[in-house]
Amino acid sequence: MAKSSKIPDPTIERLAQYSRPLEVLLKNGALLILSEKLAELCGVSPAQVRKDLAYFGEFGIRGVGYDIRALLQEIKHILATDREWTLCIVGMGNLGRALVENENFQRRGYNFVAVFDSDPKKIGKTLPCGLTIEPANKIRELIRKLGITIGVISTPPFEAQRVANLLIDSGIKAILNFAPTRIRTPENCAVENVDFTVKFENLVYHLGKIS
Amino acid sequence: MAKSSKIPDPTIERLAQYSRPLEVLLKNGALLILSEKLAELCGVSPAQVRKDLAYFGEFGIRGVGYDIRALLQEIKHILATDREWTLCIVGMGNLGRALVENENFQRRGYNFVAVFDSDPKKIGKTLPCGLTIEPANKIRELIRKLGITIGVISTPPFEAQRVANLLIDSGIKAILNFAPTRIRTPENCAVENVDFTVKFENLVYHLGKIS
DNA sequence: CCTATTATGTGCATAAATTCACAATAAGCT
DNA sequence: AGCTTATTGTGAATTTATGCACATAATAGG
Repeated sequence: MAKSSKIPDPTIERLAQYSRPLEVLLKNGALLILSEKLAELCGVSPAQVRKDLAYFGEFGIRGVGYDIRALLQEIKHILATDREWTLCIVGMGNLGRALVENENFQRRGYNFVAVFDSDPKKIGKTLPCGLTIEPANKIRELIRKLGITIGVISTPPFEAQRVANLLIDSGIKAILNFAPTRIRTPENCAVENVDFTVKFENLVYHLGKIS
Repeated sequence: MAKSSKIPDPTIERLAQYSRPLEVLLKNGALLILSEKLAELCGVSPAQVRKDLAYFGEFGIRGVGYDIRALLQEIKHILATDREWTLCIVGMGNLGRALVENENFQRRGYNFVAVFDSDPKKIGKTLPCGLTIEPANKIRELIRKLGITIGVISTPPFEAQRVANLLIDSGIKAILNFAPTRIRTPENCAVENVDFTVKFENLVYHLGKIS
């Protein structure tokens, strides 16, 4: 069974990546997959795939491969993506709106149930998805009432930490931050920072070395 | 001077992160920063900051710290973000539009000069930023004519690889992919994949361990 | 001009992550 | 049943990345 030793962080990241092609394969009716094939689809080594999975149990059949449906289910269970999660988002700029309307989230069980902004011109407007933009001073109340556990921040950078504090104070246990600034959270609140511009700079660094 | 040994990938990623608080500090009129302070602002160790910088030269003054303006300039030069870059984006859904309008990019010298989509209903429309949505069959022509070096993909996942091939074929040397699928590129074309849903799954994994 | 103080730069030790290489085991075939 | 083939699961070796601890160098103050 599952080993209780500490799981490397990169392993968790990769598990999520493995699930993408597996979903496609399952939909296409494939039944089996080899570590070698999955590795190739995800750009990692076959040994890496096997080791990542082995942290959590023995999901394969030696000499045969992995049952796609069963493997996907195991991964979803490990990642806890086999449940529904309720989220809110703060900051209804272009990015915030794009995130709320993005169907990839709904499809994976991430349900936005409240959206906030502090701009009076935006408050009260109803979005195509059906949600109405609420004022920031209702954050606390709605998080509690709707049992929201995950918060998304898509405000300008200078407001991000303040919003984060408010979310944490209201009982949020995980934050996804799209503002291009690092935010701090206490031990009991997980945070992931997604900074596009950093990705650009990675690219440009490699470009710069060539041209 | 700069050491020619191989630079760790995480170092490049962190250099970009260092530049964020440095820009803010510079704007606020601060002159000096210690590795300890910068480390704290970025959530890494002071030794890490010094080592990262030391890969490229000696930018600090012993006993004193780092001159913020000079350091920022050095980092930008290393990352090649001290030049202007021209980009195009393919896939004008909600996310694509949010990216094009995002002022963080313009401000950092990433200039979108062409946007594409294959949906006839979208083609020909002009966006608030002034660009007109072009049909996919003009990708090759416009990339060459405008000297575009970086391509952004924000199409649905099943189209992403096809679009990538088209971009590569037209001479693009770097791709930022927002579609939740891995795309492949040849050696001479760098690629960064940004998959939000993977980040969600990281968060949820940690949440799942608690509740 | 010398000494005390401070914070960088770096060789070395440690820790983390990846890959290798092979034992273990399941299935198919005779 | 026994033998062959194929692919997983995993301990050990390797590679990569991080942290430590101190030598180095710059400044300030007497």
